[in-house]
Amino acid sequence: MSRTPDAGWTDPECPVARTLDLVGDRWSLLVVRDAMDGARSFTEFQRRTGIARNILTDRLRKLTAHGLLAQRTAPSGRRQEYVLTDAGRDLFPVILTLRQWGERHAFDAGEPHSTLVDRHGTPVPEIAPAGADGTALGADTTHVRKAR
Amino acid sequence: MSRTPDAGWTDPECPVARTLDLVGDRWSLLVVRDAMDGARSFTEFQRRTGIARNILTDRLRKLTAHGLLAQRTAPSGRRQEYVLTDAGRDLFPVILTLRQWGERHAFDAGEPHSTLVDRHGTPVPEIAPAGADGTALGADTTHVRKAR
DNA sequence: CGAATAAGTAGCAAATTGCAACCATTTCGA
DNA sequence: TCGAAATGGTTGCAATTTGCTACTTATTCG
Repeated sequence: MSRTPDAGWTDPECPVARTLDLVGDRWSLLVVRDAMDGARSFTEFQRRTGIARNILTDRLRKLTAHGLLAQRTAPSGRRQEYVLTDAGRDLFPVILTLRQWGERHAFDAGEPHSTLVDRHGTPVPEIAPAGADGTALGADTTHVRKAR
Repeated sequence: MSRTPDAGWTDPECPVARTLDLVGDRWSLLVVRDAMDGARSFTEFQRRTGIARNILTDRLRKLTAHGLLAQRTAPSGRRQEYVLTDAGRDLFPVILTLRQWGERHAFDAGEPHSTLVDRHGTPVPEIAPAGADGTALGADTTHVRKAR
């Protein structure tokens, strides 16, 4: 890859940029998405994403190296499998907001798409950023304060 | 780019994949981040991101073509400027969750980073996905239901 | 046992990215 | 008002990254 985390971030003091240095390529977040939805094996990730096999090898290695995935022995015997770490699972809000934006802006009205549902089959409500006092927050009501 | 939206999505019925088809490259979300923090001109985007100029040209065109940015005449006279559309501004929750993940996982303890604050200078609270009944939701308590 | 499956590797071509130089307008300062 | 700097790109080329198509080495299944 072109980004070389741990050796030089794109924009060292911006958390958005650091996150994108780790997962901001075309495939990593889709691998994480599939891991969240139950994929564990190389073949399963390949089948779900359609990614090239050598690139998948590379992405699984990088995600593992960066602590988002861990390789462990499968409970049923001797096979290896990839599972999300706590940090990887913590990308849930990112995947969710990407999904919700897509639902709102990347589909024509009436066009069908998959849905994220909870255990009862109820769709997950939309994320609405809010301040401590409950008021809605957006790009126009917030700004970045530089690191001290 | 390799993804060709409107002609063939990576994974047509997944909203996450469609969103990444539009902004899932190394630079688009950083351009959006800077637009949210006040950048309007070509030069300003270039200075803030450090992106190569020809690539920036390409990204601004694509974001505009996809309806995330619009080019309009600057209020003060005759210059052109790039501004976020409603769809672009609606990426706020995505940028915010990327930021919060980075703050939690991409910095060593005590390492300084920029912060997102509201108009009073108060840091924006963390996003915590929850069901309609208020219970916290995560990757393990949700799943994707295929499009009907 | 023999075939299919899993998990990669290797080689090469195509696409993407980045760098540096160049160019046409605007805008600014003396 | 004239020259210089800034703005907003474009172009050409080199370096990276990606994707495709084999090929390989275990396992596992029937």
